[in-house]
Amino acid sequence: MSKSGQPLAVIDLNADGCCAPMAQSRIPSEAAGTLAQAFKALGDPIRLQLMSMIASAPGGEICVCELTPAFEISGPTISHHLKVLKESGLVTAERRASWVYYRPQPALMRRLSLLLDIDNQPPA
Amino acid sequence: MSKSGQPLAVIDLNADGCCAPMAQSRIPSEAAGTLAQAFKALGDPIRLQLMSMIASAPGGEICVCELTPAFEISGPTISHHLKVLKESGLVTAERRASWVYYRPQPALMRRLSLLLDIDNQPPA
DNA sequence: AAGCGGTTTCGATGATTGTCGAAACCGAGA
DNA sequence: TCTCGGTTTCGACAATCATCGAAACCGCTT
Repeated sequence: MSKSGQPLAVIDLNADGCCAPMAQSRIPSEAAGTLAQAFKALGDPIRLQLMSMIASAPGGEICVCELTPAFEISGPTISHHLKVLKESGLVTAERRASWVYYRPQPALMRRLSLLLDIDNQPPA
Repeated sequence: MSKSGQPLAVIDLNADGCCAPMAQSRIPSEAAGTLAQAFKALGDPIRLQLMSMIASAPGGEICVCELTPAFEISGPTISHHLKVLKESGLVTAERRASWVYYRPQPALMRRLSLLLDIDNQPPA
């Protein structure tokens, strides 16, 4: 892609018929709902930090038991925010023994990133 | 570029000390508020479509009079959503005669895009 | 100056959200 | 089977939000 200097020959439209940079074309209303839900999930300071901790976790996953003490809000509230992230499709959760581990979902992160990528110009 | 001699090839940290991909490092809590506000602004289907219409406008700007009839909600509500986008820093507005034109703010769009860019790996 | 069309502000209202404590759930040991 | 620590769900509440119609504002044009 543009960042690596290698042109992504064709914008890879997905099922919703949408993931081209928004600077190139208007987002179809059918796709706007799903995409807005993901952005909304990132639209809270706590959730944004949670997402960044999950995305940057060494090993690709992180335990709730490591997330909770990193904030000054209650456990149930952290759990609520993680649920919002999960329902938006940005993360997945897996229980192992007593602990639950969260991992990022790179596909959706890429899609949002590309959507905002104003430097990715349309083919000349 | 970077003030120190460290060869930050790609990542250009800004005043908040933050815009590296979230897959690389946790977002500082001081920056989370501002960034979350921008994501929140995009977290509504109407606003996301408005943003995409502004970002993809030929000539780099678009008139409110062209945005309003594209939706089935009232003028005041469109105006409200545009205000939210403006206050988040994603767009700017300029009045010329009776019409108001909105333009995207590429810097913030780039920052958000980079934040989500999971493929941008840290320097080896 | 008076009217007009485009846009924003104001005030109100129903819906959604972030937060908490209490309670329930779930695996692992004892 | 009983308890225990980690996690989620439930129920409640104050705060924020999306939306509307009415009113105000702002430049033209007459």
